[in-house]
Amino acid sequence: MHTGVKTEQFIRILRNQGCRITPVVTSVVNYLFKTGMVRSAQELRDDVSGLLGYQVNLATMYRVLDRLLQCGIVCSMHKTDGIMRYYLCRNPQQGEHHHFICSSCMRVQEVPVCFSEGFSRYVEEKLHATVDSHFIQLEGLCASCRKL
Amino acid sequence: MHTGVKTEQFIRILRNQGCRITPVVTSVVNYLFKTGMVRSAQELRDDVSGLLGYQVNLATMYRVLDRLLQCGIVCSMHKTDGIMRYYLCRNPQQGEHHHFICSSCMRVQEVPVCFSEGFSRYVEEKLHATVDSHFIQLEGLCASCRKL
DNA sequence: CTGCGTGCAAAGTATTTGCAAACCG
DNA sequence: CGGTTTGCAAATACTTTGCACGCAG
Repeated sequence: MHTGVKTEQFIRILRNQGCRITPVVTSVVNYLFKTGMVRSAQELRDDVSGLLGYQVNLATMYRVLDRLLQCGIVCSMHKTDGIMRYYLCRNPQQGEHHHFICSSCMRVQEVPVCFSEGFSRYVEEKLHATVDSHFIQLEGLCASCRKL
Repeated sequence: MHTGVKTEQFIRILRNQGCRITPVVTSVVNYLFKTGMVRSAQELRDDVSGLLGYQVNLATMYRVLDRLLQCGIVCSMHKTDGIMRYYLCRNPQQGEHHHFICSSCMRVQEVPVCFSEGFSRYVEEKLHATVDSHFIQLEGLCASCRKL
C-alpha cells in the first residue's frame, strides 16, 4: 500500500493533537482511507497485521482506535450484532452526519445531517417531544455494487 | 402489579405460537407493557425478580427475550454502548417502524416507517444506491418529561 | 531522554450453551 | 405425562486494564 495523497491531512491532524505517529497508527489510517470500509477492531487488526508483516496486538488496536476517535479521525457505529465498527471520518470538522453502508462491499458513505432535520421536526410536532439526537443508518447496495 | 387489560392480547399471541406461559414470561410482558420502557436483559432480570419475589436467572431472561423476539412481541435495539435493549412491540402486525426514546424516562414511542421513506428516496437519488433497510433512532425528551 | 505507545497476560462484561430438574398444558 | 422452560455452571466473545519494555519526538 502506498501512502495516499490526502492521508497526510489526517496524520497532520493527529500530530497536532499530540498523538504520536506510529506504524500502527499510520497503517490504520492508510487502510481505512484506501478502502473506505467499515471494520471491526478484529478485522482491522488482521488486515493491518498483514500489511505491517507482524501481528499487531488486539488491545493495541482498540487503543489506537480510541485515540483516533478522540481526535475525530474515525467514527464508530454499531450494526445489529453489537460489535463496534470503525471508519474514517472524511470531514472531521463538519459535525454530525449519517451513514449509508453498502451490504455488499462494506464501504461507507456519509450523508449530511441536513436531510434528517425535517424528519426530526416532524417527530417533534407529532409527539410533542424534543429531539436531541438522531441516529440514522441506511443499508443497501452502493452505485458500483448495483451494476455487478 | 395488576395484570393490564391489553396484556392478555400479547399472552394470547404467545400461546398461539406454542410458547408456554410461565411466570417469567407473564411478568416480563406485564412489566414492559406497564412501564413502556426500553430495558436491557440485566435490568429486566432485576426488575422482574423483584416482582416475582425470587431471583430469575440471567440466562433464562435471555432465552425468554429471544422467544418473545421470535414471536414478534418485543423489539430489540442498540444504544451506543453496545448493550441490547428490549421493549414491547405495540403493534406486532404493522411491520417496520422507528423509535423515539426519552432519555429521561427511558420510555419508547414508535414512529411509523412512512416518515422515513422520503429520506431513503432522497439518499437513493443522491448516491445512486439502493436502500434496503434503514435504522433510525431518535432520542430526546418526551412530552411529559419536557414539562418537569 | 522522557513519556506515550505497544505487547502480553489477565480481568471484566455481555451473551450463549449443556445438562438435569421443574413445570406448563 | 411429554416436551418445553428453568437454574446452574461453564464456555464464548468482545473489550478493557496493568505492567514492563520500546520507540517517537
